[in-house]
Parts: sequence; structure tokens; C-alpha cells
Amino acid sequence: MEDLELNANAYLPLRDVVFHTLREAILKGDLKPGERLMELQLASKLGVSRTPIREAIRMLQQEGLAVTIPRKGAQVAAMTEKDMEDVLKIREALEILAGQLACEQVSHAQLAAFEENIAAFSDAMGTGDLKRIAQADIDFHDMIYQAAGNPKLVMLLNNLREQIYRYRVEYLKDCSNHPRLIEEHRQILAGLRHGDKKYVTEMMRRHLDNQTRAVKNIIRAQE
Amino acid sequence: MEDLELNANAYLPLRDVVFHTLREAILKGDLKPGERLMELQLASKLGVSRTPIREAIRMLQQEGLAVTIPRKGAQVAAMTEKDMEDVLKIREALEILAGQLACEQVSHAQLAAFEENIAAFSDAMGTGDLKRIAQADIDFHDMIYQAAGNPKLVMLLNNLREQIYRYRVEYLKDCSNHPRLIEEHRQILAGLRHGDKKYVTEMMRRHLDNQTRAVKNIIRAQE
DNA sequence: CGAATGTATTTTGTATACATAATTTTACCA
DNA sequence: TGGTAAAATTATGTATACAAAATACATTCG
Repeated sequence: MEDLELNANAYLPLRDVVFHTLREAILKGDLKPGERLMELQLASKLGVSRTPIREAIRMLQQEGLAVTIPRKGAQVAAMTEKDMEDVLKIREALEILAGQLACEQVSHAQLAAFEENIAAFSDAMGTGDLKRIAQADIDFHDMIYQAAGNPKLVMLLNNLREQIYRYRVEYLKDCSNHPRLIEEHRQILAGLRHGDKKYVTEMMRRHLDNQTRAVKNIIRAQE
Repeated sequence: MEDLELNANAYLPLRDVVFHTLREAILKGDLKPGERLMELQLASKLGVSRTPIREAIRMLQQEGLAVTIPRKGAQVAAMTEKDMEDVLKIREALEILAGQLACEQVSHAQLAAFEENIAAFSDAMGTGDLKRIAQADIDFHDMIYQAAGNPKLVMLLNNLREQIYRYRVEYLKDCSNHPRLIEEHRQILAGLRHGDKKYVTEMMRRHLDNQTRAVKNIIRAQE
């Protein structure tokens, strides 16, 4: 771990600021799996007392990003390849569920927004701006979640996405994937437009299987 | 809220004991939806300081059982009929996933344990002991989760089950459901034994749809 | 040299103190 | 009487103090 800094939004409780800061650091890899989260150290580094640090750790723990051992303290949760596979399986099942639900109730306005998103996605790929590419991809899936109209599902999927965040970015870096990605998004959108549940299910499955395969390769390459 | 009492297992940190105590109280309905979780009040009632209470609340919050508004405090999360439907949909998708995974890798020992469980289930229904009935039912589903070999999935499903706990018990109270329940468990087991994914998927779906329908009726009746 | 034991240091667990925001009550005036 | 402002109360947010457990380290003894 290196420099961590608080983005001290005046009116949020410090525990929430700390929580977001630490989460970000874990996801970006600044805090590495297995690294200890020592309260005093973090407190002095972030310029707060132990109290908000401890509460933030309890939140990270419940979210699965940290593991605490009583009287020994917390560490950044390690994620093995098996763990990642497990997460990806769950995510696939839930993303497909989201697609099916979205099929039933996606609105015209939402369909239009999907169109725009795909244009932006394609556009970003043209420029090669990784951040914009990643954001457009995230937005696409988010829009599906929203269209599904199930807030609890949205929360779960956001949490799962968080856990594969690092690898997903690597996947998007590889430009050879881009054309297929666009095409898959287009197909899913077409299915949503026609309310064709079976088709959406199948396309989502393919889309996610591709991503799953790629993410697994990345993990294997890193180890 | 009434009497709450700490089950003070000597060696767990108090935050965990408090967490379990409050969770139990919320699930059993001793702490009602919308009820405020006031730190000082809980602290004096449980005989601890505010610190462990606050940490427990952060955990409950991340688990979805409590909602915190900055500078106003925490309340027990309310659950509308819509919320419950949302949870049930997610649970169905994940239980089916668990069934499919279990199909691929259930062991002989596990199959034997399933047999025993069904016998115990049937037995408990004979005596009418609601607690044993509920436990056998929970065990059956737990065994499927275990057989799926995906710990993250197990955690998620346990959390979801938690959220429908109250209604599920009501469902089991109605004896007219019992024969069908046993039969459904038998069918699922048969599917697992043959590793027939399609069949298990279908049977799980029916089993869960029945439960979903029943739970929804119970909710509607209560409101 | 290595295992074991005792001591010092670090770290977590819990309680408490103090500051500030939110709420309720009270008092006052139109 | 009704409404508003000020005061008092209550609750949360944060920091700190103290206790106890875990860890690291040094010393002793075989």
C-alpha cells in the first residue's frame, strides 16, 4: 500500500468516505489481497481516528472485500481462481435473470437510451479511450439492471461486478474483442426490443460466457 | 421491541454477538420494520457500550436488514410485497443454479444424506413438530447448496433465505402442503441421482414456484 | 544451536468523553 | 390562540483512553 487519500466530501459521515476510499483502493489493486488493514496505520494515513476506520472495515467485511479474524484484524480478501469462477457463475445466472426481466418491461425511452449507449460504446472504441470504453460497457449492463426493475438484483449485481472489476478492465484493453462486444450488445438489444426472452437469454449467455472465458485466461496469465 | 438478551459466547467479539442478536430479533419480528435502532437504548438493553452496537449496525446495514440515514440513525429495513417478490425471483434463479451445479458433482455420500434427510422430513411431518419440519426443509436446501461446491453462492442463498424466513415458516405451518413438499424433494433428489440437469432445473422451478406463490399469499393475507 | 519462557511492543476490543446535528419543549409575542 | 424562536434535550459522529490479547523479541536453559 502507498498513499491513500480521503476525498473528504464534507457532509458524508467519515465512515462512508473511508469505506469508499478503501473499496476503491482494493478494487484498483492499491491494497493487495492478503494485505493487512491495520486500524491505527489507516487512521493516521487518512487523518481520522480509528472509529470510522473500524466501521468501514465492518462494511467491507460484509461486502466480501475484507476478511476479519477476531483479535487479529482484517485483511484484504484474497481471491483465488476458483473464487472468481464461483463469482462468475453467480453473475451469469443473475445477469440472465436481469435480461429476462428487462424483456418483460423495458420501456421505449429505455430502448432509445440503449441505442445511444451502443453508439457511445462504438465511438469510445474508435478513440481507444479505455476509461470511456469501460464506462459505456458498465452503463450497458446497468441499463439492463435498471430495466429489470428489481433494486435488490441491482445491488447484488453491482457487488458482483465490483469483485471482477480488475479483470474486466484487462479484458476491455484487448482491442481484438471490441467488434464482437459491440455485436453482442446489439443482439441483446434486438432481443429486448422484441421482448424475445429466449433469444435474450441465449445472447446474454454467449456474451457472458465469452467474458468469463477471457477473464479466466487473464487470471491464469497473472498467476 | 421488548426484551433482547445477549447470548454472550465468551470469545466472540461483542460486535458479532450483538450482530447475531439483532439479526435474530429482526428476523423473528421482535424488532419490527421501521423501528429505530437507537444506539444508546440498545447498548443499555444489551449491557454493552455503543461501540459494538454501532459496528453491528454497520453489518446489518450492509446485509440489507437495516437502513441508515446519516445523522438520523438506523432503522429496521422495511420489506414491501414488491421487495419480497424481488427477493424470491433472485432466490429462484440462484437455487436453480445451485441445483444444476449440484447435479454435476454430488457425491454418493451426499446422496445418502439426502435420503436420510427426506426420511427425517417425512418423520417430522408425522409428529407435526414445526421446528423439526422447518429444520429438515432448511437442511435439504442447504445440502443442495453444499453439493454445488460454490461457497459464495452458499453465502448469498443463506442471506436471501434469511430475508424470507418469517414467511417460510408460515408456509410450513399449513399441513396441506406437506405431501407435495415431500414429493417435490423426492423428485429433485431423483434428478440429482441421475445427474439430469434439465429435470432438476424443472423440478426446482416447480418447487420454488409453489413456495413463492404460497409466500406471496401469506404476505397479502398479513397486510 | 534450538526450544522455551518471560518481557516489551503492537494491535485489537470496548468504553467513554466531547462535539455537533436533530428533535422536542418551552416561552414569548402578535 | 397560533405560530415562531430560543432553549433544552436527545442522538449521532468522532476521538481518545484503557484493557486485554496477540506478536515480536530477547534471554535463559537444555
